[in-house]
Amino acid sequence: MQKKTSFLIPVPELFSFSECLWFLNRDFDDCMHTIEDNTVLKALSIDRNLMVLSVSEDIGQLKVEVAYTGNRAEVLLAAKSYISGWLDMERDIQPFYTLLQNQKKLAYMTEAYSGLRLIGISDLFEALCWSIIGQQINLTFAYRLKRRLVGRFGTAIEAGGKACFLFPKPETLAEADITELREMQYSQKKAEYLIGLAGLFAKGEMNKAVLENISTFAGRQQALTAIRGIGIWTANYALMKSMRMDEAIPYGDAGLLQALVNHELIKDRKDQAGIDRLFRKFKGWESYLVFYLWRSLSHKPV
DNA sequence: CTCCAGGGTAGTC
DNA sequence: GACTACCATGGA
Repeated sequence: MQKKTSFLIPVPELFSFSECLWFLNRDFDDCMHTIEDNTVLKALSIDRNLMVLSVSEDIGQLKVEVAYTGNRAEVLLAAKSYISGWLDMERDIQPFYTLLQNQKKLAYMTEAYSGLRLIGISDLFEALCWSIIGQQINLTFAYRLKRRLVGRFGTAIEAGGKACFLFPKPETLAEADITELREMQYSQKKAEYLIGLAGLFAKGEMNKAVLENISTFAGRQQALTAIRGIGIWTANYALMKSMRMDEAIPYGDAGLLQALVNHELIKDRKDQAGIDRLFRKFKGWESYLVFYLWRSLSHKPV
């Protein structure tokens, strides 16, 4: 990683790097990036180019420094495209803010979380693994499980004295031993789900292109839920975070329901009619609403 | 000790 | 299609 380059990305309207950074850094210990001094470090492997991005803010622009191996032109292109997609920088979110302002109980979000973007997980395999790991356990534990998996099967890359990790490759995880995952405190079922999923990706039976070739939202949901361990919640989570499908709502999500109750938007967790009524008002921005409601679960430090 | 956490599956009716 | 038991494990 001797080679270095850097560039700037102009920041769009209603974009706040510090809000995005805060979400990335909230209360948890995510092993897929490192944050220090208002700078986020992230390792990537794109088309055989290896890179570590260092992203910070510099007077209305994002300053991106890249340490890499590989082709410079390809790295620049890939890095720009990755960050823009990761932080959802090319979307005009004003229409969403207008919808929020029409809701008495949610209008405060346009000020409180102003400029927060839906942080994505570009790698579909990673997004699916992460959502399987997170099923039915608290997030603190889920992040710990992910860290163990990535530490054991992922690739560590040194950057500025800090270790950044690439998520494990499907081929690697497909060969993993269930007992080894059990020792990392994965349940028997989750170990089976993850290794099975890795096998599908390794064989090319599932990947982003496969989903992109399916034209309808429902069709993509079906393709995902056909996989063992992936139910409707996991499918929608991945469609939201990786495929960036605006209409994806992770129904039944414990955090989402909690946030809806907190805001007194529904009577109780079973009030599906109330949930539908609300989301109907956010056509095209459903996933953004979910994301902002998740954001509301972690209160801002003073 | 109990209840819950950013669920899913398999079985039953 | 809806309801139910069961899975598994740490946190509060």
